[in-house]
Amino acid sequence: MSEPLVVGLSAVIVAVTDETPRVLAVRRPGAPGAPEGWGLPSGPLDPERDRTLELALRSWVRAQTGLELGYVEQLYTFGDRERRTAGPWDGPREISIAYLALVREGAAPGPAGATWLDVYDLFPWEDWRRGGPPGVDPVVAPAAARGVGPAGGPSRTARRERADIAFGLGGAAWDGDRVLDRYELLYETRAVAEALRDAGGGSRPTAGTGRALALDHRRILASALGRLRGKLRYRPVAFELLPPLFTLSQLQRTVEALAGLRLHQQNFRRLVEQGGLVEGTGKIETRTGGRPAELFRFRREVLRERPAPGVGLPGRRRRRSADGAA
Amino acid sequence: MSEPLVVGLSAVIVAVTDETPRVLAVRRPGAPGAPEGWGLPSGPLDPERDRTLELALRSWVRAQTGLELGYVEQLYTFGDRERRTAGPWDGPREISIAYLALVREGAAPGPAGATWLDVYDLFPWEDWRRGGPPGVDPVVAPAAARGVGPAGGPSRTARRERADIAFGLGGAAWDGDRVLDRYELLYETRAVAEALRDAGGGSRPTAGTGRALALDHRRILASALGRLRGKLRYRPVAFELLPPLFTLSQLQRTVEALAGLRLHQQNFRRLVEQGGLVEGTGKIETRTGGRPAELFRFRREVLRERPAPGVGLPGRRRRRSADGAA
DNA sequence: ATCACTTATACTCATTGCTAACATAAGGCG
DNA sequence: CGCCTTATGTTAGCAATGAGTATAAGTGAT
Repeated sequence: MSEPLVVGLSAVIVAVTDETPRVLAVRRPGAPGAPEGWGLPSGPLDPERDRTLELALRSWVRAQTGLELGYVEQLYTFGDRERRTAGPWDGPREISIAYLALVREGAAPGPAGATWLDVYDLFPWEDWRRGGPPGVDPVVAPAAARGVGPAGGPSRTARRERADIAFGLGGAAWDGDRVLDRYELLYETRAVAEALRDAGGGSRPTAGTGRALALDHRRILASALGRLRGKLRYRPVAFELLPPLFTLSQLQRTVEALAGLRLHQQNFRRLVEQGGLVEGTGKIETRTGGRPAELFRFRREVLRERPAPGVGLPGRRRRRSADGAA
Repeated sequence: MSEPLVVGLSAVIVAVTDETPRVLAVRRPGAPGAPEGWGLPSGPLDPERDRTLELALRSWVRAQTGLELGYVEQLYTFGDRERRTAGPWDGPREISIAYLALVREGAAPGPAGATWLDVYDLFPWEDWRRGGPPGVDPVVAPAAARGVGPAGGPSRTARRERADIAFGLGGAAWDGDRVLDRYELLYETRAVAEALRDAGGGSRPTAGTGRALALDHRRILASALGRLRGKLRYRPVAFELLPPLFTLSQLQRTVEALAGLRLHQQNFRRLVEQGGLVEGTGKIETRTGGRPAELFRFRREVLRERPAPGVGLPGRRRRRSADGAA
């Protein structure tokens, strides 16, 4: 019942600065030859000291990066044998309990060895704010749809179907939440660097598939982004990333950054304002250019008024025109 | 980094039979004096044999109960020190990775020592299909709202606020998904049997707070029910619990059983039919009484047509009449 | 000072989705 | 044969959404 097993905690710490979602990365020790040394902050669970898993996480994140985490939520527990990198290596099996944490912009970058990475450098195909990412859509989606099995075989057909759903091909709608599905398809079809690394193969990753992280950390991050996008819809998580007072544009840009979408400004305003999510303070923010904006704050009372308060995002309704001729 | 830690897997295996959601429970070994011996099926992770966590789960569930699981989804990882029962006991810290599995009704109950428990025997306050559960609402909700701290103190006020939101008191709306919130409030206020047991206290649990399970298994089940209710909205999970062919009434009763709510029949029908979730086969089910019903099947194509296909449930919109005078 | 430009905010309108009621169909049963 | 039960079909009204148009209030250039 208790074999050699190591339990660790990983943290996906997200902030949004300058309309860019960022994730905190640390340089991984070990793996000295590898050119890519970045990974998620990880730490042990000390059963002696930490009463709960979440406290353990907060404690070593504080020690390791100086950050005091606010919003923290458990994400997923990763424990597949293939987690470890590169081929058959017989160290102890490692299980990692991943957490998602949100911090306000301007949080200190912490000690040396930690940086904020642009999330969309790791997932270029997820950012649709300026239309489909240039050059990515025509490359990445087909890469995910092409199979590794025999052409025309059942596994190929099934993967094709999955790719259509994940990437919104062949009449399917794009669902922003399916970040993990998309990454996993790219991994399975050996389009991303990690897949080649783990297989020990020497070929080059498909262009436009973003930069890699250590171990399965990009997969963990994909889970986190998908979860976060989903949660935007029904929990007021966006406010965890903003200062106490903010303009509606700031709020909208933050949501857009996470969702990877542009939103209709007037409707967004109506939704959050009439939805009771925010309330105006009288104060005025003197903007860089244009008319000054009112400063708003989050209305906590909305939690008792509405069952699932979140910002309005498209993609939960039927496709506008489903001319799905594959 | 590796202290005495045991990693186990727990399974919340859910079926719906006769309009009743049921969960598979096994008699717990050990705890010989305790009157309540039921708990969730649990098993080890064998790092040698099982390539992934999910495979490990399927494998020992098969061995232990004879069930071949279909739909399986990871739920949450529980690792608080307080998991273990009854006071300071210094065995190894145990971490449990909980999974939710759905099986079709009529699945064999498996070998001796396993039964299906009615979920609402464990959470009577969650079943609103016949109006508020008789006698429960006036008792349970106040129990959750009363505090253990000093009266009027900040912790009391905060708990009151949480109770209002969780139980839909004081003008707040009832949110079916907040199963865990409600159970945790009842635990914190020592209303449920487990809280008294874990504290070693001798008093009696509040009437109407349902039967207990071993360890933190009722908490795990609360997570599962909440997750399942949420998922009904945007994933076609209900079909995992039904035979391949079913009438719309069967489908509705299954959904109602899980949601703990009565639904408007005509609207439900329109939503699933026009929503493309089901398609009629020509076949007719000769019912017990009344007009025979057509048999339907799940339309898999809906997955590519709609981003988040699920059955319509109330509770995602604004409260009908928000006359929230506490 | 005024104009062009930028951003914020307000209002309108059509469409879609949801609620709830009404109406009809098709069996079993006394 | 009429009544009960359950299934199925239709429609009006309202709420939420998506998208367009208009106005307000600043900044900086001419």
